[in-house]
Amino acid sequence: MSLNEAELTHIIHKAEDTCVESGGRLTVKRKNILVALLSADMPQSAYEIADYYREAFSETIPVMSVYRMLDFLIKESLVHKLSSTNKYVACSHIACNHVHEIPQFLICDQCHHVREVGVKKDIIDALQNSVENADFYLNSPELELHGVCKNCRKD
Amino acid sequence: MSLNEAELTHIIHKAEDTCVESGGRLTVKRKNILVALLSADMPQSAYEIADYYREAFSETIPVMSVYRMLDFLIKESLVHKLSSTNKYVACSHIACNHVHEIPQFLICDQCHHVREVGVKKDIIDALQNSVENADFYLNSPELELHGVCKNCRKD
DNA sequence: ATCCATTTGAAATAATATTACAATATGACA
DNA sequence: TGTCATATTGTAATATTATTTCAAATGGAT
Repeated sequence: MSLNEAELTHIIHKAEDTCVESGGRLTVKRKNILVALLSADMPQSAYEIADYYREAFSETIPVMSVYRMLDFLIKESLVHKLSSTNKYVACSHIACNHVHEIPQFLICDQCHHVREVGVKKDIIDALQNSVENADFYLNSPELELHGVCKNCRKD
Repeated sequence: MSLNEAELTHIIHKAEDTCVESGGRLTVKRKNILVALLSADMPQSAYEIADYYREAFSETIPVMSVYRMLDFLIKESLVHKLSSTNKYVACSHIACNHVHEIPQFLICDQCHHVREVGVKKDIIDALQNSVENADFYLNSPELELHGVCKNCRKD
């Protein structure tokens, strides 16, 4: 994500706030997992996170623990799972003050970078509408859209 | 899917047409895989399909082959992969004559049934719009929406 | 009949994820 | 502070999903 030290610290503080509010505990290891994802410039698999963790924090961590910590971070909306690729990303809006929007992920199938944008109200409305007809009660959706990013498009 | 013999045959015929048009070959085994999915009333994993195949057609089939045949059927738009659950479903609109719309899957997280509806034009437009701003070039999207269906809602 | 391309089989293994149970840490509170 | 209950983390085994590689078989075209 190309964050400098100050930005990272700021985000982590916000993350701590989030957890305090919800009554969750952002333990050192959970925080490290979040830092790992924030430091990565790409979605990471649980196993990749475990590898990174070992390197970066000089401490091995069982994959099982990584999965659990990811679950925690996801519940806190600090991390998202991209289910079309089985990879995990830090939420792009941890430090933003506005209310969390429904996320929409633009996944480049060439360079595998991901852009997280907020879903526009139009889309939510249209989805809601479309789903009503089918008597279906939506969970808060996350849209994963595959395509090619501007950079890769050039080639 | 609760299809009777006649409906099934009709769909298979249409599937054959689709393949002829594209120059693909709907071999017996590929057809059987499609029949398996059409006969299931739920999304199936590749391994479940292999199991069903053994039972229904009295012939074991390697999972690798199942994956390959699914890939083929997906390319022909006869089958979709639900990537949020790693399961496969027959396209609900094989026998329809109108042009294939972008599919939108309503996945019930309780009973795991899936409803495939066509994406409304509103949604496509709004998505297109939202994605334009980000200089992103969309592949034909498939939306997977999780929630609770009418039936399960009652409980 | 022979050749080439496509399809399928076989075996091993990789990658992702979960189950079940034990150990440890943390916070509440006597 | 010491004890208890709860939450967190570790460990090991295993399940589930998917891919790699190479070989065999099949199907059409000539």
